[in-house]
This record gives sequence, structure tokens and C-alpha cells, in this order.
Amino acid sequence: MIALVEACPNDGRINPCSQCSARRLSVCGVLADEGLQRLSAISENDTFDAGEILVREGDPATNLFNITAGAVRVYKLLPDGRRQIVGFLFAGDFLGLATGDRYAFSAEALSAGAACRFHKKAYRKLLATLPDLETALLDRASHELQAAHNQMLLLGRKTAVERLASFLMDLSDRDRRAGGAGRIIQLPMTRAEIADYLGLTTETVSRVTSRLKVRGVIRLLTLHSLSIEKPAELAALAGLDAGDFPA
Amino acid sequence: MIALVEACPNDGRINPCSQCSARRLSVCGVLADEGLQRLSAISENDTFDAGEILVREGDPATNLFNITAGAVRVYKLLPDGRRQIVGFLFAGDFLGLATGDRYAFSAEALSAGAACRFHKKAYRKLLATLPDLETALLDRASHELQAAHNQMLLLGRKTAVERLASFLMDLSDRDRRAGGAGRIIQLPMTRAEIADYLGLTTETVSRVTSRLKVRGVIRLLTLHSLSIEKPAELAALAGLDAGDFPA
DNA sequence: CAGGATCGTTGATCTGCGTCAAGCCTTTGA
DNA sequence: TCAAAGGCTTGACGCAGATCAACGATCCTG
Repeated sequence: MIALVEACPNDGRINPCSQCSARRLSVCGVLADEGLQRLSAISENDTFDAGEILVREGDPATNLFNITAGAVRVYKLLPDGRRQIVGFLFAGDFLGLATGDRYAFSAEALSAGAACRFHKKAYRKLLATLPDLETALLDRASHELQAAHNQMLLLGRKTAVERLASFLMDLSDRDRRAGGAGRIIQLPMTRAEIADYLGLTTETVSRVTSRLKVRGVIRLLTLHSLSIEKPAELAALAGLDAGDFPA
Repeated sequence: MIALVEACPNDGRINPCSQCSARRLSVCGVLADEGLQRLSAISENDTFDAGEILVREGDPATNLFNITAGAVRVYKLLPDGRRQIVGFLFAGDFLGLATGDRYAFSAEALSAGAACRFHKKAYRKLLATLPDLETALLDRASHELQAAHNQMLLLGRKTAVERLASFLMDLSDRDRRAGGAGRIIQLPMTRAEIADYLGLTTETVSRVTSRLKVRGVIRLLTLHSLSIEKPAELAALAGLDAGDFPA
């Protein structure tokens, strides 16, 4: 049951960006009418289905994307198939910052969704005349880098429980930033994807989830949504202190 | 035996930046005379000794740095003391990109060195009038982000041998980019620091180093410098395929 | 140049998480 | 509506790397 989404939700007239629901979450949110007009002139509105590949590691990096709906996983592979997911992207996120001549990662749709696609060259050219946009991108990149550092701490030094708790806290924060209460968490990804994001296996993700459930810290609503029952305890498990979670 | 270094190596006249040896490695390398002049007007030239703290996690993020000499470790801590080093910085590297209102990391000198220090506000203001510098910073941030993704792959999915081999390859690449042959590697950090960078323990770093030594892949010159004897083999161990290294 | 401190190496043992295996649940498509 | 396939959970067991321990090497400092 794939819910088809309009390419960039808008009223279809004049400037497709001006009514875009993802705008306030995106870098383009800093642009006024004129800049927005020029940006939209070089953008292509794409929709994608679950499983669709947006970017393949090693391919020439010709496109940049602004996700406007749905969810995307960004990952790197080792030759023997081991996978590390370096990020999940949602509406408002920018894809293609960390790029040289070739993509250093693959990106695949987790669910149906939509994105604005830009030719890298045209985008860079436009960027030179829209300093606000460049500043916004730099801010975004700085923020991403900070998130990446947090993920390094997680992958290098946290235990399995701390990793999952941190992940749930991140999703909760994201929900809160998007206007939600941060109590109900949607998990549009599989356990295998969570595992590849947290540097664990599906089995460990499953076991740790069970433990959190039994402890009453979280409650599963469905397989792909849960409610945080004890936010303080979850926060504590996320890295404020270790050893608070007996086997 | 701390070798004192001039703050920003130059001839001491007119524009301190114009003769700076780190300039070609830094973001400021894109600036012509006029821009360089204005940048140098808001910069403070600092020297630091080994062990000196440049930035403390949680402090208000008032300064940005451009390292011009020496080496710096950037790290994050968990409350119980576990440490993750998120990067080593050398001459030409920029410190402070991944910053909000407060530093999300600490930075400490590994060796004596020097840095240009900027007030963040003044820097941002100047940035608005030097688009080339902003573009250079964005490029730098993108590159950092890509490196961060590689590190996530390393921390999340690579074995101990693969991690150390990748680390040595990185240092070799860096040496080559700085004009060296990439065969002789300097290790200005302790084993504990390597461990905290690679998500391992000192013991494991030591053991794996020994194995590489016995195998003839590397040769220790001193405790803190080594030569890569079999670059191809090291590259293979770094992640091209696993299981090529019997215990 | 002597002595203490720190850093590094190596060995023995332990353990958290991975691996292997089996069965259950959910989804989907005919 | 049902069956097949993929996703999820749980259990038993194994192992890579952590921990604990001891000792050797190196480096500061007086």
C-alpha cells in the first residue's frame, strides 16, 4: 500500500516552492521570493517509491537532493557486504553535501516520498549568487558534522543499550523539532536497518528492544511505532551514565 | 623538549598571513591579498604547548581556530570517562566548524604548535563579505563530513586490524597530500589516543601493531614513527576485503 | 645520570555481542 | 482467503576484543 505523494506539495501554480510543506525545514527556507524562484527554476521535482535508489556509491556525483517527503537511508558498503548506514533523511534534509566528484555513499528510499533534484553544477553556480543559501548550507553542514561526531561517540564507545536508547532519543528530538510531543516514535525502517545504523545485528536490536519493553521504558504500538513511557530513564540510558540496566 | 614555534610563521612585516606556511593547506588559501588582509585583521596568533586545552566541551563557542603548526586531538567524553576522539588536526585544519552556541567537543594540543584564533562573531561577519572564503569553508565541511562517514563505517563495521590499517592508510594519504611519499608515517599521538580514535583499547592497538610488524607489513622506526613496507597489503587490510589476516 | 612516572607490550582470562538456528508474526499478492 | 516470503523474536553457543595483570621501555626532571 504505497501512498503516492505529490512531488513537492504545492498548489501547482506560479512558484512550486512557495507552498512547499518541506520549505520551513529545508535550507531553501532562508530564501525570499526572488531567490526561491531562481532555485525552483533549476530544480526537478521527483517522486520515489520505497526501495528506489537515489544515489549509488561510486557513481559520478551529478545531482543534489532536497528531500521533501518520505524517508531515505544513506549508507556505505564494504566489499564483502557489511553495511554501515550513516544517516536517515526525512523531509527537509539535504542529500549530497559530503560529495566530491563521485558519490561516497548510496541513498535508497525507505518509504515512498519526494525530493527536489538539482544538477550539482547549476546548484553551485546559483549558490555563488545566493549568499544566504550558501550560509544556510554551511550551517546545515556544521550541524551534520556535529551529528556525525555524536554518532562516532555512539559507535566507538557506547554499549548496545546506550546505542538504542540514544537512537530513540534522537528520533524523539526530531519529532519534537517537527512540532510533535516526542512521545510517539515512528520507525519507518526495519530492525536490520536500525542495526546497520547502530553498528549492531538485528538480533541484538531485537533483544535490547525487548528488554526496554519489559522494563517499561518503551511500549510497542506496532512493529514500527512505539511510545516512550519513561523519557527520563531512556535519556539516562542514552549515555548520561552506564550500568543502569541490569541484564 | 618542547620546540617553540612562531605563532604564524612569516617574515614579521606587513601582512602576517602572506608568508604563512600553513596558508596553502588552509581555507584562507583561497583569499587574495585584500581578503587576507581583512582576515588577518580579526585574527589572533596563538602558540600552544603540548597538552594545552584549546576548547572545552560545553563552554560557550566563542572562538574558531585555524591550526598552523603542530597537532591537536578533538574528542568527546561520556560522563563515566569513556572517550571518543573524533579527529586529529594538523597544520591547515580548521577547528570549530561543527559548532552551535556551545562547543560539542574538546580540543587539546598533542604537541606544541600554533593557531590563528578568531572571534566567531567577527568571523561570521567577515564571511558574509568574503564569498570565496565561505565557499572554501563549505567545501571543507563537506570533506570533513565525508571523512566522518568513513569513520562511521570504520567504527560500526570494521575489525580491529581493518581499523588500524585504515588509520595508517589515512596518515599515509595525508603525508602524500602534504608532499611526502606516504611511506614514512609519524604518529604524534599515544597508543591510548589511537585506541580512542579507533574505538579500541590500547592493548588491542598494541597487539595488532605487533601482528602487522611480524607480518612485515610495517616496520617500527621509533615508537612514534614507522615505515610502510607493504603498501598494497596494508591497503587490502584497510577494508578491501576481510579475512586476509590469520591470527 | 638516577629514579619515578608514564607509556607500551604481552599473556591469561572474561564477556558482550555476534553467529547459528528455529519458530512466529506480518505483509502481500494472486 | 490463503500461502509464501520476508521480517521479527528468542535461545544456545562461540569468539573478537575487553579486562586484568605483570613487566619492560622510554621519557621527563632534578
